[in-house]
Amino acid sequence: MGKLDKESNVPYYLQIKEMLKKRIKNNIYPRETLIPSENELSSEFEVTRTTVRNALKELQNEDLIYTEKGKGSIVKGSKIKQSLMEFYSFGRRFKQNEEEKEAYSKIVDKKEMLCPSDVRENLDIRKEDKIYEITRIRYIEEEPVMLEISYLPKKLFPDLFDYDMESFSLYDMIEYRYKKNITKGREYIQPMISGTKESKFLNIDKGSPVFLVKRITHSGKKPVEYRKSIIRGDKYVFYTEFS
Amino acid sequence: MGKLDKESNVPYYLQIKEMLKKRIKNNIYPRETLIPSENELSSEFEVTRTTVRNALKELQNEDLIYTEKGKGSIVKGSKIKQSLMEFYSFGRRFKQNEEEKEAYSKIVDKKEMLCPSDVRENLDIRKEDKIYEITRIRYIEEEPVMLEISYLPKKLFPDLFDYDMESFSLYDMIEYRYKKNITKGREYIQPMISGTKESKFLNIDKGSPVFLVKRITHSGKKPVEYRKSIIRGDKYVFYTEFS
DNA sequence: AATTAATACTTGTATAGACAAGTAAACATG
DNA sequence: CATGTTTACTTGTCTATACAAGTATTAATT
Repeated sequence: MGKLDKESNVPYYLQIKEMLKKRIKNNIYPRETLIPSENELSSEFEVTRTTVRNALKELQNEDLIYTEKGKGSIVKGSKIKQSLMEFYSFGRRFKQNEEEKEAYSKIVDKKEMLCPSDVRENLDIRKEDKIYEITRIRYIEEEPVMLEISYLPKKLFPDLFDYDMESFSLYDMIEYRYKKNITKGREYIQPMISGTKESKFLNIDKGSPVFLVKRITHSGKKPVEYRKSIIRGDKYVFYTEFS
Repeated sequence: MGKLDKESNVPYYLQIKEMLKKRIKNNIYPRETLIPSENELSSEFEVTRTTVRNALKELQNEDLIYTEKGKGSIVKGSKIKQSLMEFYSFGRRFKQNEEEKEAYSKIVDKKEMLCPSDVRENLDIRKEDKIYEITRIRYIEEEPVMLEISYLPKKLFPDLFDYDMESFSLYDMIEYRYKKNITKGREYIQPMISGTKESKFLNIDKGSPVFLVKRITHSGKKPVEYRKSIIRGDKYVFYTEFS
């Protein structure tokens, strides 16, 4: 295992923090499991428990672990993925109604194709490379509210269509089937006027105001998904509160 | 001064945290000034420095203070107000360009009037009460990008128009002139299609996609401002990143 | 066998003390 | 007067120790 650099002027607790972070990233401490106790860690690194606690506190603040008194410290699931997965969310700022509304999605189209230029730009691939295009509609209480078009490089996800796309989330597949950690997500939100295609899918008048959300998801430095979502402006509202 | 309750089962450091919080709120420790040193605080509360540091750490995490090595702990300005004030911000998620772009605003209209029903609802006032309506345009690099209409209850802000509205921010006036702390802000963001009025002010074609942002600002339990902002969709984009 | 009590873990809170390193003001020195 | 230098005060890091309180397992009791 890694050891502390006693000569370094980086404080011990920060060194420990970084090491633990790596272990979490490398699944040495898998999520939802206990990491070694504070006493075990202080033996391993040969520092006091206080110093270990300092490191753990940092990890708590970064939302990587949480602790339960009497039990121990538990690794949290990837926060990025969680945010990305939250249904009609884009970063938990979507107006979530009081009760959980019944929500599901349906795939209306999936195909393999060459890359349109805007997609190519965002996925950072070559002209001749193929991509998958997956079109989904998300419903809430039987009403269509969101049209999602995802683009993924074929090279990174061979045989994607062999999997059951409707029962498994795309991000779950990326992580578990293809063993790629999702490390970053970026979203751009714009207002748009719905065209013929969107209006038909979403069952709204042509020319209605909608949100256009562009999302790029990264695994390390590589972009793995580019997604365009069109969301009905009459049904949902972004919401933020500060206090 | 307040003293620790040694019998309470609330830990000392949390008690201290709450007391310091109150002092900050009551301007006993004004913003941008040093609070007493850790040693002074540990004398005052008769606990060790470690315990005081624990309390201060909490306040740091809540973004109420920051510390500088060798100097001390400094009270931060109100974070809510900061977020609300940030130019074309709505919660710091607006796409801020690399360099600071030249930005300014101009008042195009201000009047006293009776309350339209949607405003009345949000400001929680009676039918016969009057309000101020202030219309501003925000420019960036000489281009209009945002049309802002603010509504404030006349009752709470008598003689508002006596003040120079263009050189002082509304939130500054609320805080300093009228001595009301801003405690909460809420924002709703929707897509919209620009009408004749907005298009003229923003110098865009009628029927262009724009954002409509509704903001309600509270002081305690009272709403003090209701604001509608219309923002050009061709110029700005909401941006979020998770990692 | 089921329930209760003891126990050995865990994290949470707190004390007491030490030295490092950054800041700023008081103090000397040229 | 200006320029370093000391000194005192600040936060940052770390050790060592102690007891409280929650959790889960083990042992004892009924």
